[in-house]
Amino acid sequence: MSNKVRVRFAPSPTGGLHLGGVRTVLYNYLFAKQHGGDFILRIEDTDQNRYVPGAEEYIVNCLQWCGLEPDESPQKGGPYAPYRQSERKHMYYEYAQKLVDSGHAYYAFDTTDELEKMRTTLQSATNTNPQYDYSTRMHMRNSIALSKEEVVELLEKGTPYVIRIKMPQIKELKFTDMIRGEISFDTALVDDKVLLKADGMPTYHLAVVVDDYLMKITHAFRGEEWLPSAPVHLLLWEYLGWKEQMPRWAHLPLILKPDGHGKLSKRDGDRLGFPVFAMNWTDPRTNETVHGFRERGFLPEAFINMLAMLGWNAGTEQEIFSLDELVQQFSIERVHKGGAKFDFEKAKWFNHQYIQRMDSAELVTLVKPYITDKGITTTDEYLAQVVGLIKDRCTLLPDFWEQGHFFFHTPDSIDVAAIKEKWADNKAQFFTQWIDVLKNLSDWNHTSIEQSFNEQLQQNGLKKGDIMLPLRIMLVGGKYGPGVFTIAEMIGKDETSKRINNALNII
RNA sequence: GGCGCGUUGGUCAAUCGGCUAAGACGCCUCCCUUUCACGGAGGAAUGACGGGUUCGACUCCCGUACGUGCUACCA
Repeated sequence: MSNKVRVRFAPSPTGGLHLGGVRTVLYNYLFAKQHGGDFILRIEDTDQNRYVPGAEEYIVNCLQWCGLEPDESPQKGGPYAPYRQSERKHMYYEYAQKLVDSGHAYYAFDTTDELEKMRTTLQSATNTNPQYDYSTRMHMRNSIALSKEEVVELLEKGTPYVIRIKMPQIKELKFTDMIRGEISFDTALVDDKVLLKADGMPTYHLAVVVDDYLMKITHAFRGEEWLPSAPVHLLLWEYLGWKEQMPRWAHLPLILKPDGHGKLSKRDGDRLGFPVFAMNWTDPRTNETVHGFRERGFLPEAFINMLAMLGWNAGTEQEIFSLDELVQQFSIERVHKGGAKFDFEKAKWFNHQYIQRMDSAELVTLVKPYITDKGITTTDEYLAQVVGLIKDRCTLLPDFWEQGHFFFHTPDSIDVAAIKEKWADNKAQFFTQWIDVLKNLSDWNHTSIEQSFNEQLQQNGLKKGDIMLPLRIMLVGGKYGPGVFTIAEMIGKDETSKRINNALNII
């Protein structure tokens, strides 16, 4: 099976894994699995200056949390190892050299200062960004502009150089994007991109083509921001003589900021109060933390489902999809072309849906840490009951504590003001008397408790509506929670009496 | 500035020339609930603009506008 589908996610290990990155992974994964193909994780660490320790491990952990595990990766290995470009460094020079030999690339000896100078002197109102291209390359220090002797001399002296692609002046390039259809470029407007840096490392442009070729990648999905450099890659596939093996491309739409405009960035999260990364990421250099969906209390399945729907839909009314269903139904052709503004409210809605549908035992294990973190000890059975009672009103995992803490401990404070608003002596009397009655209540369940409550009400000549709310606040602390008599049943007779007493003392 | 890509309600979006333009989130109203939610029933809200093509254009074409991306020895 030489035409087996092979896709790759190729992040650079420079920081946390962004929402959009996860979506790119997801679409890669879905496509691969749908075609019985392989999903490869390749680390693009060709920029040594931007290397951040821990970033690669973090990415691997994110994929694991999301349930999108690669078939081949630096950790797992595979037939095309190594999967880190820094470890493949020695492979790239040969191809760069081949391009120089065939006249499609050249040595450039320009220093940073010289490049800077060229740009500033040529800069004008009509040309804000002068490029290193056909119009300027003859004025620079490179193996095209210089004589053969000069080049040899520079090379022999060990002058640092880069290898740049020689973009043809007049050539229209076309390719068919799986999402956008035919796209064309004029090569005269593309600059002579650096292929091999002075440190011997390839740039993304060379590395992506060489590795996609060597790793037999059949389909390449990446963010829309890569579209403008597609002509460079197209030409490289052609110049290297691999045109027939070039993967089919799909450029995914961007995920935009919910307010204003532009790509969603990690800074937007804190600003607007939602996570942007899959998991918490702390930059080891700045100690700055960017928050993740996992820590915010999202279920990975919901997170994935939400991302799948951000830019793709099945064309039906179905919105909730398991990973398997996504694998079955996903199609790259149905991916939307335009960027999508991220909507955190909708993201929360997905999580709520998943919490409601989740198996009780599974939910208990997920919720438990949030309870034990508060110093509470409980049993799975009790927790399961609580979870069953409150999950309707829980959207994110931490909500279980917010909505159900009173099942586990006496509330630290109660909404006294809400009780006092309509408080009266006869109400205090009611509660004092009712506690006494409760002492002798033999059968402690919500029905018997409510019955006794009703009877006491009659004796005191009070209306149920006048007492229900105070009772709730005494037991719960505020105006929320499931049925108040069920709560009384759950926390037990002693605790119920105790909470009523406590409340009476502070009113 | 140049080039690429995009443009259906506030947001995600269906529609592949027949539209009285789905659905979801959010919002509003009502019902249910002697709390808060869940749930149920309603409601407000959409084709950027201008030209073509066509019996017919949200759908095709061309302009314009707007948005967005790129324009590094970063990916």
